[in-house]
Amino acid sequence: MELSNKQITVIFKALCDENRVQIFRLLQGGERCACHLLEEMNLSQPTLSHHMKILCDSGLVVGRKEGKWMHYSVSEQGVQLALECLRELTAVSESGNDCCCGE
Amino acid sequence: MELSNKQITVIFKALCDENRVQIFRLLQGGERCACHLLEEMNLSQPTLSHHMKILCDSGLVVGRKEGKWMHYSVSEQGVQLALECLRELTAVSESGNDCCCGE
DNA sequence: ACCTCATATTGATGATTTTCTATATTATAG
DNA sequence: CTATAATATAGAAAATCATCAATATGAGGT
Repeated sequence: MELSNKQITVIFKALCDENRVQIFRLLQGGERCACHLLEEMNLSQPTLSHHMKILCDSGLVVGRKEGKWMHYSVSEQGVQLALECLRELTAVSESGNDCCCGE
Repeated sequence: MELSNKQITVIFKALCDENRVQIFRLLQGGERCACHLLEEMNLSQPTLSHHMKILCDSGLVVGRKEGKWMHYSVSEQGVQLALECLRELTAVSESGNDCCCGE
């Protein structure tokens, strides 16, 4: 795996905004087009577009263009990477725990 | 579980900053005191303190006070909650996928 | 009680992020 | 080819965040 700190922040930035979390909830029902998301969310069209870009950049969401429409869905691969990333980053090696002060 | 969108953003905000990601890497070796983290990170003491607060608020890290020193470690419980949260939020129900446009 | 050391809080500043309006791009329909 | 509809981009304003210097708190040691 070995993602950089920077790459990790890009992944989890997807989940740092309430509107984006809400978009995930909408995508739980399956693929949704931008116009559908726009109806459900209380956002302007450019703002939604901005959030969808961040979500796609994170890899957790993928977009599919079909004619004029953009269809978005949760990326299973992206989710697996994020889960693995979170697990790796928080896995503690129970070895020599020598810190500087007090014991 | 049923965390609010707001609560979810608080959890994942922990991982939205490169310095905080680096702090996780330092905590992978086990519990560390603030002074140790301060030596390793290129940050002022107040800035580190600020990041540790965000990490503790997220639940992914816990602090333990011992005399003058603060010892920080990864919270296994917090990690499990975050993992479950991420899984839940990105779990897609493969049912009626009726979106508005195109098919 | 005072001094010192480790950490937290305050307050200010610059950087980043969210949001909007206006405009550009791209695709289909006529 | 022009008109329309869906989405993206540019640019600006407001909000949030990261950062530091200065100061406060709190815990031992003398």
